[in-house]
Amino acid sequence: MSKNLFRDKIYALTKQIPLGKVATYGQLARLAGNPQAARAVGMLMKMNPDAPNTPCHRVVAANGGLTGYSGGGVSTKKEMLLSEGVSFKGDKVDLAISKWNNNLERK
DNA sequence: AAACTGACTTCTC
DNA sequence: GGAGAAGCCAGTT
Repeated sequence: MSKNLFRDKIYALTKQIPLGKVATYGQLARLAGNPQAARAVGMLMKMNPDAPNTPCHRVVAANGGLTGYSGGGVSTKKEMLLSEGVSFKGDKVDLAISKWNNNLERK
């Protein structure tokens, strides 16, 4: 049911994130149609109604830094990403390698 | 219905 | 390069 545009779109995109890669809130917001809705994206991740279906842990900040995580904390999130094969740059994700659609988006 | 909050982004100093 | 401030969106209460 497409009653909630952004919500549905954001969740759909989040589910489409390939394993081993991560997307930024701004990127999902942009794909959803609102590049300024990055905040809303994060909020939806926090809600995460489709928890097992919505890999919110694959969503990171624009600078690659991990942010809160409703599943235990950024620590858990980092471990999960590392477990998925995401490249980390210290305490941040190496967007240069593990960012989703890093070669196409950002026109 | 209105107001506040929030897992963001981007600019400027 | 690091720190601070402003702006925008959607959802929740």
